[in-house]
Parts: sequence; structure tokens; C-alpha cells
Amino acid sequence: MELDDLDWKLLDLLQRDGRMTFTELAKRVSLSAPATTERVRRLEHAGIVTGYAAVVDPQRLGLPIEAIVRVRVRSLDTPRFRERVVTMAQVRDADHVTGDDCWLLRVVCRSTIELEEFVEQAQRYGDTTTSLVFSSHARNRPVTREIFGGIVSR
Amino acid sequence: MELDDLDWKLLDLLQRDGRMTFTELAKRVSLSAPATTERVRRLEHAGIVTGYAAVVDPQRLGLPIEAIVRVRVRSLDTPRFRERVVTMAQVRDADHVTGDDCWLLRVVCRSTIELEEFVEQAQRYGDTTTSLVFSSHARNRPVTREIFGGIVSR
DNA sequence: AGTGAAAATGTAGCGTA
DNA sequence: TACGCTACATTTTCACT
Repeated sequence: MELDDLDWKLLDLLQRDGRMTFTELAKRVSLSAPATTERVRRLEHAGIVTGYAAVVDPQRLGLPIEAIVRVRVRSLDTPRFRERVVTMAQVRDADHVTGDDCWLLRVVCRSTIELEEFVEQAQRYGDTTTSLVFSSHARNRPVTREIFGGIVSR
Repeated sequence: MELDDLDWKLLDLLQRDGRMTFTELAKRVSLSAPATTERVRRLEHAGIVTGYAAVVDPQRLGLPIEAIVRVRVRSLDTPRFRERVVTMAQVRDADHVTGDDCWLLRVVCRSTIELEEFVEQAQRYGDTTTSLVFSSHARNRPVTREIFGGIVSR
């Protein structure tokens, strides 16, 4: 699918405010509401926009501890690890990656004690390295056309 | 702020579908639309819901390479690192963490060549370790009450 | 791109615990 | 006092042309 300036603008607006109405979106891109809706539907059907989500602050929900747990899972244990650890509610992100630490988990907890308990579970499947998150300077930053170095299509 | 079952249900629904209408939300929690809207507004004003965002698939946007770059930034260089690297459009997540690798960056790129160019930039501020993401098994999984082990309040 | 029907939203006033 | 309900006016969405 080929994207033009307007599509990128819509993607940008929706990544920043996923609840913006089509009327408002239309105003921002200087298009009619039906035309705008049509474009957004196309982005959804093309699998470019895969959904919409409320962004919540775990801190305010009583989950002040955030950590990245790297786990070097023994390959034979991978199925059980996915089943028993990756599925735990504390896990917000789980990526299988290259390199020595084959799994990277982002977890949120109520306390360091609960983090310890989580890490103990993960330890059963391989060696772990845990880093506490001091501060997040970017979280789910919008994907923009800037990544392409300002190259223009169409 | 004290959350009851209904608030958690609303948080869950909105994290899964951030564009759900208040009428639909109301139906799902068996409440009137105005009462539902009121509760969501309270969650927003309390800073629990910080926003809404469209979820996009970088793959479909021509960004097939995703990587986690760990950077051991020399503390004197941190301000410039934040200014010159963390702000780059490729960076979707940037966390300052404890441990040897003080920064964790999640980046998306068009190619391994562009990833290499990115890492070269990051290298100017400290040693790096790069892991390519094979697959993501969880991404921004909703924060649910399950994390609290099924404890009920109110 | 414009139009009209249907649906969703926001506001106000009332009732209940 | 806090919370939810109904009713109504306004805005938005959707299926047409």
C-alpha cells in the first residue's frame, strides 16, 4: 500500500489521539469527513492501523515498580517459559530477540518483593538479568514519516 | 483514587479498544451512558488514563527491522545523548535503567544498514549491545486487576 | 463532496442510598 | 453528599447519491 502525505498525517494524529472524531480529523487534514473516514478504514484494512488503546499509567494504579528482565531461556524450556512466564499478568512486553539474552520482558509490580518473586519464577527457565526502570523518556512514540529521512512519495 | 470492579472493567475494555463508544462501554458494564462517561472522565482526570493511541504495525509501514539497543552512556554525555539520540525518530521506547546498560532503546528501521547507522550514532556516547527482535509475544498488554492477585477492594 | 437518517455525546434535573 | 438514571438538545457517523 502506497501512503501519501495525508495518510501519514492521519496516522500521526491518530497515534497521538486515538479517540479523535472523524469530523475533527477531517478538519485537521482539510478534507471532507467521509473522505477522511474512508482513508482511515483503508489504513485499518491494510493492517497498518491494528487497533486503538487507552494509555494507562501503572504508577497511578499502584504499580510503582517497572523493570526489564532479560532471560536466557534454554531452548528446550521455551514452550513452558512462554506458557508459564510470558503469560503472567505483570508482563507488559515480551520480545524474543537475538543474542545471549534471548527474551526481554517488561514487567510492572507493586513492590520490589513482588518483582523478586517474578524473577524467581523466570529463573526456573534460565539465567536472568534485571534492570529497574528509573525513568522512561519515550514510550510508544508515534511512527512517523521522519524515520524515512523526509523522503516524499506520490 | 479508589477503583472498584466497574472501573477496572472499563480500564480493561478501553485498553483493548480505545475507540469504543461510551454507549457500547455502558452496555458492556450494564450502566447508563452518562454514568459510564462520568467514570471514564474521572479516570482521565485522576491521571490513570493518560491518553488514547492508534496502534500501528511498523512492518506494514516498511520498517521490518526492530531492535533493542542497550547503551552504556558515560554520565557526562547523558544530556547530549538524550538530545541527539533519544529524540531520533527511529526510537519508539527509551528507558533509563539501573545496571551496566543504563539506556534501553527500542528502534525501528527500514534495513539493517540503517540500524547500523543508528548504532554508530549511539556508539558515540558509550558502548552498545544490539539485539534484533525475532518476534514480539506481548506488546503493551493491558494493565489488569489480575496483577494484584485477584484481591478485591471496596 | 454533499445529504439525511441513525447513533452517540453532553447537559440538566430528578431520585436514591 | 455521592452516584446513577431519564430526557432532550447537539454533534457525529454512516450509507446514500
